[in-house]
Amino acid sequence: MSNRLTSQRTAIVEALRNAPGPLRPCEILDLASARAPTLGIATVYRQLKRMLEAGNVCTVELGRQDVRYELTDRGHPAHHPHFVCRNCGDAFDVPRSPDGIADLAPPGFALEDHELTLYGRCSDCIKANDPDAG
Amino acid sequence: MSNRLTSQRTAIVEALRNAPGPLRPCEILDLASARAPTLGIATVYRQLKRMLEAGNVCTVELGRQDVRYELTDRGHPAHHPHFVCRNCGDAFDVPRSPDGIADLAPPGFALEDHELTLYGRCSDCIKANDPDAG
DNA sequence: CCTCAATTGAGAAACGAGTATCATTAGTAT
DNA sequence: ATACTAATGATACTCGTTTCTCAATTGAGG
Repeated sequence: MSNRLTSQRTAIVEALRNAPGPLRPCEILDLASARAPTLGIATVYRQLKRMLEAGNVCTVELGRQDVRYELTDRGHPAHHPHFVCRNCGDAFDVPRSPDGIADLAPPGFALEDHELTLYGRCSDCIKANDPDAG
Repeated sequence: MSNRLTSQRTAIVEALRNAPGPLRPCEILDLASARAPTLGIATVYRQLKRMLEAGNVCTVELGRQDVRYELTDRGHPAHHPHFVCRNCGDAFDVPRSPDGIADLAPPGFALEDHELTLYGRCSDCIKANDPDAG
């Protein structure tokens, strides 16, 4: 009854699966619209909410009003770093975090989790030397 | 002519100086109101904007609709990590980042900067075992 | 002290992410 | 194939953050 296999859901999952890193809801809408042309933003949010509750996706908060989503089953540890290109804005997965993070918490503080974001330029933007390549 | 030394500006700077980490605009308003009782939120935003342009403060983006500000001259490297308490929500400075971050960028990518945020419980919340100590 | 422009405070307005509404569409079980 | 109900799409709405407006205030220099 719940979680029917709709073409919209498939399109959203495929968009996330084919991405090099976490996507914004509006990016998901753009990418998934190729497979599901009638897709609307409300459905993107609804599916993401369901997938979050089911544990199929997780959120990556990269800044003010910049929450992105990625599939949890991507072969990376739960809270791996991300690289954000300052030129095109795309986010890319980075496989693992450096050692020593556990030692950084101040004395008496309990570390539960961490988020590491790298900023710079992705290889495509560097190659193109283009102020708007992706 | 520009950047007059007003009591409001002084109160805002003092609030930032006495904080253990970056503050939200509304937190700055609360803290600085002790020194400048008539202070309004618009003035907080205006002063932060001026201080940003002057390079006196920098932003720390900790998530969706959670931008905090801290003085740049605090004895820490420019982009040191922060510890965010999941219980009280306060943010604390962490002196330095672990080694090896420069090696994490994917091949062909140019690393310019990074942001590392630790999540857990601050010592006050742990001591109090209180669901809302700060 | 006086002048003048920068600054302020209160509230309105803009803004953007996310949610709710509701008639319509379309999976799924039988 | 049919019926039932979850899911969808368009859009209005919510809600917190940030900016704008404008009259009143207040530093700073003369």
